[in-house]
Amino acid sequence: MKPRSNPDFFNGVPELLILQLISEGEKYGYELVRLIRLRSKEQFSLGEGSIYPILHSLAETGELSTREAVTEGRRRQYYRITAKGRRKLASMLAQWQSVTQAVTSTLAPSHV
Amino acid sequence: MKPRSNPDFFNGVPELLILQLISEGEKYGYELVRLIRLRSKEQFSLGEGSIYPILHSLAETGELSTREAVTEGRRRQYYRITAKGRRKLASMLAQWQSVTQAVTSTLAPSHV
DNA sequence: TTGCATACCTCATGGTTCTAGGTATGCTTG
DNA sequence: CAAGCATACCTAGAACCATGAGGTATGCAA
Repeated sequence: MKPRSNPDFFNGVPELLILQLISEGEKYGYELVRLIRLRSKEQFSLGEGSIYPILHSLAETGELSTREAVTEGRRRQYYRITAKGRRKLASMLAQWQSVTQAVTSTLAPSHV
Repeated sequence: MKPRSNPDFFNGVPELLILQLISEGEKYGYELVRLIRLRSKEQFSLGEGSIYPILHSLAETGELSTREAVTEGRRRQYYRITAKGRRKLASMLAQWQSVTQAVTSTLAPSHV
């Protein structure tokens, strides 16, 4: 068995976190890698191999727009959220709420 | 894109639900299929193709014990939770709590 | 005897994440 | 100025998981 760097119950969470963070302001990939570690207080650690494919796929489907820029002497791909992306984020947040609530209530049903 | 019968954020949830329900008392597979629909108030619907493989794998790794019985004229495979299974359930519950909490706090960090 | 619900099972598919690699550049320090 | 490290990008392949679709068998009711 191999050690897993992230816990279970993780399906869809990387995409949710990425959309949320970018919705707060333009970000680039490498920045997200560090930001997610920071903001989750080291609970999550998404590597570049997790982040970049998600960014590409969100850009391709129009949830993110992208621009290339050179800042602080560094070539970077900046991502910004689109209207479509905001709709997707809202729907994912709603789903997250609904799933966690349903799991909780299934684990300890009120009618017992 | 194909329609998904269950929402995202579902990784590990089937296993968690199964362990929890069996921890409350011996169950058989087909029973779990209906019970999960009921207990989740139709929010989740796990088919037999999701349930049975999990039961087999939990039995193989010793988290569940199994016995065959004929009840109400029906041949059934009953599953019971073992000590190892209880430990696994406890650890999954802890992980569930920790992940949901970490996601929530990452989405809306307190130090902003 | 036909059909439906119960009850079991497995295989192939598709989607997601991770590991492990790779490239290139800027900055610092000996 | 060379070496090493951090930054910054990228992809391929493996591993894992849940699902749909299919298959078998039996009991019971119409």
